[in-house]
Amino acid sequence: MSELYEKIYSTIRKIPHGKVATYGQIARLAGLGPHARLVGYALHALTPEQRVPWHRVVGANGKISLRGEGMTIQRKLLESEGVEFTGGGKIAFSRLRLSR
DNA sequence: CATATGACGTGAC
DNA sequence: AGTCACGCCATAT
Repeated sequence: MSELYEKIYSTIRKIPHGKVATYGQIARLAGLGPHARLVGYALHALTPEQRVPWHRVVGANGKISLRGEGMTIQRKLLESEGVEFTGGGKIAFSRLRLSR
């Protein structure tokens, strides 16, 4: 596993239960600058063995980046942690987002 | 080696 | 509120 992915994964593992962070946030916290896309790619290549709370990572607009089933699964996982969604399928960032 | 493709972000329209 | 274009860059083919 590349250093890059390890760094991204370890950063995501720091997200507290019940909170969420954006891809961009993870990129910055991991010291990757504005390259949010790398975070997305790292998660795409993620395997269950990595034990990473991938569901706590959402888009900057408060929406889930997955389509179809993936979206449903992630949403369920988040709701089970107490994360609320608005009618538009967006996350109520106000107090759930990882602090700056 | 050359293209294409994305679990992104931002800005234009 | 959608859609589109673009920069970005690791992987896939």
